[in-house]
Amino acid sequence: MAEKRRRAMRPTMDDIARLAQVSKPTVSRALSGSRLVSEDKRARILEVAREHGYAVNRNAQKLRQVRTNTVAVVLDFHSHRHGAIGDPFIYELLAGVSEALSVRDVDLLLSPAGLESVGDYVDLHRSRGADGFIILGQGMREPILRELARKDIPMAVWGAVMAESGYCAVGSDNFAGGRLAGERFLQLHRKSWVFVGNIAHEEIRLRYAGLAEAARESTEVELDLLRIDMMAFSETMSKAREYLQSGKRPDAVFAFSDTASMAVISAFRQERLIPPHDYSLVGYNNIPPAAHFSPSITTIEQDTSIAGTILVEKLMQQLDGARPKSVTLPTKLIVRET
Amino acid sequence: MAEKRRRAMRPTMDDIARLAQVSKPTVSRALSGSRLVSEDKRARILEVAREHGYAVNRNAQKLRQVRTNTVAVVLDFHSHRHGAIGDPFIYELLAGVSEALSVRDVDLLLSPAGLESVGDYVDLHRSRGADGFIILGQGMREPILRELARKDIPMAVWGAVMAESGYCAVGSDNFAGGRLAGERFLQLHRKSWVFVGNIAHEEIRLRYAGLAEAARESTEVELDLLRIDMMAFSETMSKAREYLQSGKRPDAVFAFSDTASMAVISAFRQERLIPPHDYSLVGYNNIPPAAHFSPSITTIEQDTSIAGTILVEKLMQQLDGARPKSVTLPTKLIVRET
DNA sequence: TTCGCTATTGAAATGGATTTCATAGCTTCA
DNA sequence: TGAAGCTATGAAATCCATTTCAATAGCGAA
Repeated sequence: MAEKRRRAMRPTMDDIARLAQVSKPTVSRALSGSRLVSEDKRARILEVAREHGYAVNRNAQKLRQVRTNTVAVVLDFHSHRHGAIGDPFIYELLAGVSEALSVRDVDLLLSPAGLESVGDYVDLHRSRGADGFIILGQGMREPILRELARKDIPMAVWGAVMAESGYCAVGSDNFAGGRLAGERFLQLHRKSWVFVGNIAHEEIRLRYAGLAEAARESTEVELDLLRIDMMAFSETMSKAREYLQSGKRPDAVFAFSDTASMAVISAFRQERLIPPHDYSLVGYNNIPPAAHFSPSITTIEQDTSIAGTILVEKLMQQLDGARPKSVTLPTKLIVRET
Repeated sequence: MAEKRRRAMRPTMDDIARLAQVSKPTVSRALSGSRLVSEDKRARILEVAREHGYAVNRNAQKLRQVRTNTVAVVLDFHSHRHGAIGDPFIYELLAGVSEALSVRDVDLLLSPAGLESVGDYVDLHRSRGADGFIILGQGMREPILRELARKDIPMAVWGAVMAESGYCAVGSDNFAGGRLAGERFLQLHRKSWVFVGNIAHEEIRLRYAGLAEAARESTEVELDLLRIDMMAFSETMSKAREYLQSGKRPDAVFAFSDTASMAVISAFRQERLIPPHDYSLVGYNNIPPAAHFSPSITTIEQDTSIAGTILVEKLMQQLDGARPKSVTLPTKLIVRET
């Protein structure tokens, strides 16, 4: 009876040990690649394990070990609820992180259910569901993030680098990105600029600030701010339309994202204004569709593969007890004139 | 010493039991919402737990319980390696699945590292890293999927529904989708049709078959197949360009995805052919940018939110021991004529 | 007053690995 | 030849919660 039940069950490490005629610790060592096992035994153990389709129980393993080898990745999946745009960029970033975690053989727990308050994050960490967090986009979560940092929860955040934030942030050099856009407008002798974006977000505020600095280099340049609150495509589009209807005729537009750029193009097209002829346009992120949109979109690149790698690296350093500094990644202007 | 060490450690259920002056099982019951605990005790236990920042160790929990409450979601993140396009649609689908899993409070393990062979899937399941799989896109994995089905690994697959596959598939009615496109072309009196896509993929083959059926309804219609092997944007674009250069002048194009539609638009534009005037174009998926592209793209909708819900539902039924049937979701033509 | 039933409760068994610590068997060096 | 130092190995402790099963208490019915 007990025999029968056991036969139906998956083999445990004890079973493998018995079958290979060694002790359980030896099996454990053999499987984890410890040097403390003689080659002949290791070979025999591996063979027996394979033969019986044995796989280490990850939960028992995680229970015993200090690390769970799992990282929770948080992103605003359901942000349309809040009217934000489901920007492809964030997915590219997710792919970058996923790839980087794969390399280290760490599991990726995606945006677990109901991670809203500080307590939710702390609980997930305490309950050993994840060793740490990678958070894609600060959004309006900044206060939560700061508090988590104070509680020493290991995390790496994609977003603006702020000196006082207390946590490790990784992000592109938004200010420099803004300047690049501005410098391009200066080169093209554009005089009437407008920035499109919600500067309540620090990342976006910095892009605006960089643009503004460039604007001040010429006395002839006028810079407008077309502030949008939500980041939905439709809202951006209607705000842009209103802007034109109020009589404005900018000759240079810098939008906070490529997706927003598409909204601007659509709105401006209704007034027969088409870039790059009628106005210069610069977006941000260099998402794949930006190259294929018509007209194609000049933009500031953010390398999501590098970003993912660095986010993971920084988090791992924290798990090893370090206090890594934030990182600002270089930006690059991708010019497209179709 | 032991005292000191314990103080530094996270509290365990034993600690909470001692502090609340009850036994461990009672704490367990109180926390899991069992009715077998008197109200006053439950309240006291919850209070003590909160006060001491106690969180149940998920790994111990998963070890003991039969279910891990974790689902592995597999998608071709790094498909650019294989030259495939990182289509936003798959991300929308991921969001749909994520949302549906959240509702059930199940964790989402994203495309764990190196899940390539049948053995990798089986091991992950055996090692109790996930209760089952949700696989987004059959891609070229069909043989693996069939073998997994034979081994009774719980899974739900987004893709084409095939009678003999042996696993539970959920997908849109690709044949009907193809017909919808064809019917539209018939209505518009288009005579020279072309389908763009890799019909080695069953989903795409069905779309082509649906279109072909519609084509046979008029003797005047000619249907071409522009077969592409990889799904990269650039390849689609160059194949489309070559097609035109060979002297063809189709007046109706049905592309396997919205992203491919964009590639077609870009290629055809070089010959000054622009839809809907010079030719009719229908895409597939209705990804958000399709509405905003210029010209905007008429397409066949797939509802990713419903898709996610059903995929999760089907997987859960399998975990409960059922053998759910595959599901074909209705399709809908979204007409956009800008 | 006693029997039977229900609502609570807790002791002990259980899930499956990793790690510590002790030991046996061999070398190596003086 | 004896002390010291390795290497390989296993027994037992440990990680932490859930579940089974037995026991108790409280209450109404007879």
